Amino acid sequence: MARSKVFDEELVLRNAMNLFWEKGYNATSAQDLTESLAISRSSLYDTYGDKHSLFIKALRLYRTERFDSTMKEASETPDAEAWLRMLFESVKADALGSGSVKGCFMVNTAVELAASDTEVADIVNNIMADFDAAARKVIKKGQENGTITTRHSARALARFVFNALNGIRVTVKFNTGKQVFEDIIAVCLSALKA
Amino acid sequence: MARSKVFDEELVLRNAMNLFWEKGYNATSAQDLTESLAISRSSLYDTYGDKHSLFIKALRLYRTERFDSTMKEASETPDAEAWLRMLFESVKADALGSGSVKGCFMVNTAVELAASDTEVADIVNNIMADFDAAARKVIKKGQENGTITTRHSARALARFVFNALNGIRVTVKFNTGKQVFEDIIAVCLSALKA
DNA sequence: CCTTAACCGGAACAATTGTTCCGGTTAAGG
DNA sequence: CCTTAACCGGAACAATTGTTCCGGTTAAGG
Repeated sequence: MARSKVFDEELVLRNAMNLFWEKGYNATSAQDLTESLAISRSSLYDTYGDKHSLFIKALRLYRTERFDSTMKEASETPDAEAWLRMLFESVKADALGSGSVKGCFMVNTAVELAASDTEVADIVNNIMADFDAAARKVIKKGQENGTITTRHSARALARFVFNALNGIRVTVKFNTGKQVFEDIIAVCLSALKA
Repeated sequence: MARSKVFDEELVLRNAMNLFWEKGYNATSAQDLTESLAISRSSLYDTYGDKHSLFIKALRLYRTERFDSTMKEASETPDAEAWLRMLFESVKADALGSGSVKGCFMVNTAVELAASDTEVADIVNNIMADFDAAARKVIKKGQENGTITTRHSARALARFVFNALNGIRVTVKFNTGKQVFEDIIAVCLSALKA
């Protein structure tokens, strides 16, 4: 038997994810990666393959960490309004989080690469489809409960929510403050209310 | 006197804008530019300066062509609802426009560069501020007219509109169809209605 | 203490990056 | 027909890109 991995493969991947998230794919060089991850070029290529493979792995990790739990909650909670409020609040918290404004890794990636990279496009479209299904289901429950408006179909409302969240993840990039997000969220939530 | 410019300086700039718009700043090489603009490297550097200057000029042109007229209309029209509807429709038309999905040059740029390029950040923030002021003013008129809801302040509604438009310009990047945008817009407009 | 594979730093690569410079050509106005 | 500047293609640049390869070191299990 040989030496076992001395660095935490998933931790390093998470660091790579954060770097790509902050700088984007094209603006992150192999040099940046080795410096920031504190492992050698050789180990990086041995463990994760080339830059593109690493990026794909990072994007998949993002999905797992940031979307899967939210979607699971959507299928478990009976309280659509609370779920929606939580969703907006968590995106807002992300937006105001300490340090630089990174926005959302999925949105950044969709904007930068979806049009030119089919592998990325597939992942990103997959996230959208799953989110849409989850949101639609919980909204339908809310409409049956009488807490969510029935002026629009659950389908339309789910798309509206997806769109508004995408918006916030872009609006973050502008020079705004906390109050801006609170205004936006208040209007969105009242549009969804029964 | 010497030879006069043989290419149309503004036309070439518009081509550059379209290329940056489609591919982003980092993914567009000097090579790409000379090929696509059909002028020589020398002429390009002579006329527009370096890549970054060219990009800034392109971004300014985008502002002039795509935002200034809309904002002017906002200050002239008394019909807030029509203005808002027109706004959403034009973004939708852009989204479904022939060819590749380019989204919005300003949003793409904000996502790719605003965090790391202060010159870009300034321009982009300036557009936002002007748009916000214009939207707020026309919405206030609409509230006085009784066509726009007064459940929220004009400030909050203007921010909501800005955010929803940003959302659409990202949602475009996903694999969606016309119906998706119509759903989103319907919910947005009904949230604004008195 | 072997064997083995994880790990490292550094050299080396071919390709591409953004930019400058040069010498020659073109067409406008005098 | 001059003079002048716009314009061109191509050479040349230093730097950076992503990636591979090498030889040496480390630490785990047998």
